[in-house]
Amino acid sequence: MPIALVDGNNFYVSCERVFDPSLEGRPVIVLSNNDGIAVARSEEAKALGIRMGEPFFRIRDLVRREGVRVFSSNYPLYADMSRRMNETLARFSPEVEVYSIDESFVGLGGFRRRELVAYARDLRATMKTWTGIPVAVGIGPTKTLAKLANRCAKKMPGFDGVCDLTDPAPRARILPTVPVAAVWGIGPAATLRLAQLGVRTAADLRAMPPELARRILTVAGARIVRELNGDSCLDLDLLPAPRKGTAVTRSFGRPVVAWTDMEEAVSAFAARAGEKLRAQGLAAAHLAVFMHTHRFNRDPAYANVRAANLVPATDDTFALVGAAVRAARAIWRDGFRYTKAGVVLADLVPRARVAPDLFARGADGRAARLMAAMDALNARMGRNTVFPASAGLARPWKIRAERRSARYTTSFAELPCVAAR
DNA sequence: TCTGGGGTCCTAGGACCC
DNA sequence: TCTGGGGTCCTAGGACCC
Repeated sequence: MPIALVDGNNFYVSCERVFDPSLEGRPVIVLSNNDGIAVARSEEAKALGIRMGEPFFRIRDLVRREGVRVFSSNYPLYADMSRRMNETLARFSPEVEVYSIDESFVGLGGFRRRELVAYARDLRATMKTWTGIPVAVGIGPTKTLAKLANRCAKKMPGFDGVCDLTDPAPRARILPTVPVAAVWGIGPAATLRLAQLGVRTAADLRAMPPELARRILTVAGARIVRELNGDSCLDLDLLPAPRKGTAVTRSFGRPVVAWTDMEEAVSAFAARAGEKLRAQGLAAAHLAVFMHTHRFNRDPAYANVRAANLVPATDDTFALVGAAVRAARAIWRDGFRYTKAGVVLADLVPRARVAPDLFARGADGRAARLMAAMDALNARMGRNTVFPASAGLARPWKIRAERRSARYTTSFAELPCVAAR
């Protein structure tokens, strides 16, 4: 069955452009949390030489000189635009696998080959009209080839956003022009090892004996070789698999030096982690807290992590906050400038399968009702309408986000205004 | 002189993805 | 001065079992 990969072009930038047409045709970048690095660039910004992951402070001058428009990340907006994209895709196929915030695989069984490209063009145009997001569509007999086709649709002139590699003939033409590092699943380490064997292009990799691929790149590599040959090894996952772990980690807006600030931060992270658990109907049996000082400067360095078992497994914010603060207290050392900390939950199990503990907090169901009430208030009135007091009000450690656009689609207070005269 | 074979489970670390 | 956050999978090696 042919598989399409539909991918939003420069997704975060495209989301910003939907609500501010003056950004069209201009260099635009979106920054990571804490305004640290560039995580999305418009084509114009790429042309200026701004790289993926480039630290913002290093391109300040360039940004000013060239009039680059800069945005902090606005995840509520991007997540909602992503949801709209997938709703649109659902009109085109019953088989959609949401792969990431800006990419989905789409099953295209039942089409004749010559219909595929026309259908993909229709999908692309509809997506632009309905959501405002420009997408590229890559089609292939396997996920790996669909990914590769998607890259060609975006990068190579002449495709105009749709590339079909279902037939062997265009594959034979295109694979030799694709560097092996651009193949899905081939990272920097594999690229290096392959280069030593003279394997430089996707075509070279495709021609590799499976046994050799297995030895050099382990089972994942052997699978990639088969997929490049049109032999499908990766099925569409139509139902998202349950999470195995979840984490809330942040760099601080400025270094934390006081325990009370760290306690607030860790409480807030644990509370957020609890919300994520409950949203997915999960409970955690294992929790870890880490904190560390700056990685790049010469401040005295300290890093540590402390784990704890949660018995019974829980999704209760106050149980999580308590365990997280205890773990943090155990590794806290005075006299350091902490720049990052996080709460990591693992061993997630379905909430409904946790055996109740007669003596645990909330055995009478009151804690669960409290959580439900908190979640309902925060959903209706906005995040952090209610939160544990230990998470604090001042939050001096909060991330920087100085250039955030409005949450146009998820907050009534921030709806875009339109005037006609 | 000669010192087995086959499992499972857990964890840490590496690699990769967006 | 200023360098993100959140995931998954695989392997090797140790501990333990019979």
